[in-house]
Amino acid sequence: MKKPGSARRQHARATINDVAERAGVSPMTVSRVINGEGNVRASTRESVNLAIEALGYLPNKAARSLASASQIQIGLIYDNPSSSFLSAMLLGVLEQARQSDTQIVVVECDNEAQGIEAIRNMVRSGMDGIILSPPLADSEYVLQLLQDSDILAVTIGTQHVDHEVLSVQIDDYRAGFEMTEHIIGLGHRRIGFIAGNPAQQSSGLRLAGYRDALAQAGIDVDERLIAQGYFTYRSGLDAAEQLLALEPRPTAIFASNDDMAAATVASAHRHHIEIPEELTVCGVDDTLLATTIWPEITTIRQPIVDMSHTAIEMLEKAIRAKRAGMASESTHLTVDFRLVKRDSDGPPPSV
Amino acid sequence: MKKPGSARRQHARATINDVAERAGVSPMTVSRVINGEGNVRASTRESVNLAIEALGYLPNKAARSLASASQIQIGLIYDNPSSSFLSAMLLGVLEQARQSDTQIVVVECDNEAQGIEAIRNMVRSGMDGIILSPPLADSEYVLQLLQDSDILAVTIGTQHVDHEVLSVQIDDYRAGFEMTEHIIGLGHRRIGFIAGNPAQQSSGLRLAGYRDALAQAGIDVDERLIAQGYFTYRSGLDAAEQLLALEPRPTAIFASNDDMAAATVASAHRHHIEIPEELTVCGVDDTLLATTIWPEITTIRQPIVDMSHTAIEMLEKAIRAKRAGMASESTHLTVDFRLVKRDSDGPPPSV
DNA sequence: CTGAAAGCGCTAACAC
DNA sequence: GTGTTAGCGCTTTCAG
Repeated sequence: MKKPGSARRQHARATINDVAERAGVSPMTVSRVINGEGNVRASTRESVNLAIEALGYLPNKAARSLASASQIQIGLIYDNPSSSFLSAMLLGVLEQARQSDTQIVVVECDNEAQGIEAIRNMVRSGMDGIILSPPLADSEYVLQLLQDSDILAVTIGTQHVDHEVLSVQIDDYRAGFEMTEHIIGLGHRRIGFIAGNPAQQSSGLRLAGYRDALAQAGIDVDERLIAQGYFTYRSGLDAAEQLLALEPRPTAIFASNDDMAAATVASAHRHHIEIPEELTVCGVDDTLLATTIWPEITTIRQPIVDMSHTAIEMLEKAIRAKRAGMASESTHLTVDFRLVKRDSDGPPPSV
Repeated sequence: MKKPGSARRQHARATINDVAERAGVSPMTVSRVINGEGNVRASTRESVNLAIEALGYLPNKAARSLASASQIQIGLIYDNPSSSFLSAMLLGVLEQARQSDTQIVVVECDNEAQGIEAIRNMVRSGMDGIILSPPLADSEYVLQLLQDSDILAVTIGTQHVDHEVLSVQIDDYRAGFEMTEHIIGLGHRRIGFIAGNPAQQSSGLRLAGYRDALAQAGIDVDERLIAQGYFTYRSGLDAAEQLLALEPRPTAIFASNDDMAAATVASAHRHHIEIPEELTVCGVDDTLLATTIWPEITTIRQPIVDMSHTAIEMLEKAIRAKRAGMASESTHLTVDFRLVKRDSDGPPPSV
């Protein structure tokens, strides 16, 4: 009831030859058209396009990458599997990878040891490049391993100028600085700060930005206003409690990320402190949480999806350069962030 | 400085021929070994493996799928881009897709109209199958379109027995029922319920489960205890306020998802209501939020990653069956959920 | 501007 | 058990 070989319209997807035949040209010309090469007469191009349309032709990816030997394989290693950072990153990476002919292999790991193991595996299995997200990408050891392994790699959202590993990140120092400036501009003087995990470079940079903005405004830094957190909601809760117990209480709290800002909001609510009337709360990242909770949090937006696009592009470029035998310089790209004003900040309560 | 053809170890990744040569066998035998086909003598297999090891050989995916014509293309359409549901789903889908030789094309859409457009595009472009997530997958129109389009599709986390579209989901009715039972078991009688978006089937089912569990326990359903939400944090906040204003106040609130449960926690905190001492709060989904906030929420865990694996597997199977000319029956797989007990529930305050 | 020939790396199908 | 012969669908030469 359906002889094989009779290959009717059944499942024999149109090939480049079918298109060529229908358009009365050679397959090569069709190839030129679909690849947008300029040197095809307009009329030829048009008839080819017509044929493509009519046949619903779609190039076969596998054939394409096989013939052009263009395929790139990139490994994506992440821990911190729950964060919405990951979700955005994944999306960005996949979108970009789809366009270029790049295969992404995603591997999860629970800790640095596993991450290192994963990297080793990827190197051994001939992956062309590796892309790393924050917690792992902050490890000196990992960075060094990557560099020594003679594999191309890129990190997203992490600072490290002293390694050859590529990177895309925002300027965390400026993020800390500008947010603090923003809060000062609102009229605040007693501004609490919740620092992030000291193992991540960005933590120190954001804190430095906070300090310098304060200094620039001629405000002395009160060390009691700086609480240690670890980028988790839970740690933010403790830090916020500590800050809110201070006498006099800070009129604003700048948390190094949204999770901790959200925790600060929760903590404030628990103490019946109104936001933003009695307390301004700001974060960094613009993750899901920032707009999930109420009031929505004023924060710094890292364009993670775009950063991921860029990261893949950089890596692809470097890989192609390497394949062509050219040395590519290591790049550290800093992308712009944006302060997103929402509902959790305002002037300090009039004393 | 690098003649083509001299193809030293430069970047000419070892091919199956290199391996064959080194092992002193034919490429075909190597192929058999790497595909784990049984009919190879152990000694032969071993020498091939040795050669593979030595050369660091890795099969070329593109060549493989081209030769075996096995490649499957599946489109993944989602809206609701922020939810952690998406992240889990993406992970699951990708993991599974990587193993089988399946290409995933991810497309975002902001609303149903765009989703429909996306489906049309995918059908036209010869995608083998489509995978859909909740908000879109709940649309009758979309389901019908899929069915009419003669394309295989699967939905995750959505109920619809009356269409030929495949589906993987938990039993939302039982989820509602069991959670309510759990809360009743704790000793509660006045149990508030926050319903989800009425456009999603799961909302009604969870509510029905709630009603029936109550009925079974001989508790009359007080309609004022049922508040309308829309699965968003914001809507949960309003619903919770409404419920907490009731006299007498419910001793427990069961929200149809974690976002609304989290909102309920926030709302309770605002009113200085201790959780779980004065109020039990439970959710459904076990998303990121459930364990991010404090106290961590007792909830129903949907194994989204596994469900995604399964969904892809089902789709692949159906696609292969279709290619082989066999009709595959439409399957609606219901997977087990688990009630995850955490810190947001407890016995009612002693009156 | 267009075409012909050759082959990317692998696996079906068949032989032996 | 193993090798041979084709050819997947496309792009790369290199000719015209």
